[in-house]
Amino acid sequence: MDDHQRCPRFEKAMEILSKRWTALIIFQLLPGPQRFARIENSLQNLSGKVLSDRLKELELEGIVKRDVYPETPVRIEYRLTDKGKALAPLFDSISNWSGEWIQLSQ
Amino acid sequence: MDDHQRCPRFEKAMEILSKRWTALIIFQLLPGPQRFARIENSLQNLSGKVLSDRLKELELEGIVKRDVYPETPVRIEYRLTDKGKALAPLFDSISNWSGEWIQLSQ
DNA sequence: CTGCATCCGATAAGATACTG
DNA sequence: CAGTATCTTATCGGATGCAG
Repeated sequence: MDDHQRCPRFEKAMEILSKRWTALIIFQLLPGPQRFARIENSLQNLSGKVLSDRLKELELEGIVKRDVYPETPVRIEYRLTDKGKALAPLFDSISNWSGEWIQLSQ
Repeated sequence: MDDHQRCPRFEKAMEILSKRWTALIIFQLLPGPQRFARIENSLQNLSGKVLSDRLKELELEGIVKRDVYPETPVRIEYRLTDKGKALAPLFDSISNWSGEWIQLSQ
């Protein structure tokens, strides 16, 4: 039995996804583009500051795209890129696992 | 288009898995039981304290089991429970995604 | 030597108030 | 509405040390 090979890609992925709130934000965006306030309201205990930080990080990683619609008032929407949408199977995996193994009695 | 329903199981799962190092530790244990020092050595920059913390958390969650073999010197091994092993598909998903989308040029 | 406790500085998160 | 600035609080993680 050997160690798992150190895989930098895998570790990078974990580094991105394992930041607090990041995965939940992506999950929330899966159904489609959403505005800042909506994401904020959908995630209990997530402050505007942290959401702002995370969205910026995700934009840098190319997982989220920020669309500005110059209406009045201006409308800004966040949506997943293809790279972001490609994470859907991962969330299915987590969903399946949590459905089978997580008890809420605690 | 609706918000994703708030799913406490999913959020609990994310809370567990998204702690720094946790997923990498589980990944490292997938091939089989391992001792403390081996896990520590396999994960660059992971300190003994943090590993100890994480293993205790994972034990509480029923994801990892700690086996004590009363030899001299004592031998302690950590292994995944069925609940832990059930996470394997999740790591496949991350692996696939990172293989396809993560660039290391940065 | 291995596994873990304690201490403490660094970092991140949260509350609140404010701006374009 | 979509953030930012500032401050306080909580959490993390690295160094060290000690017990079995």
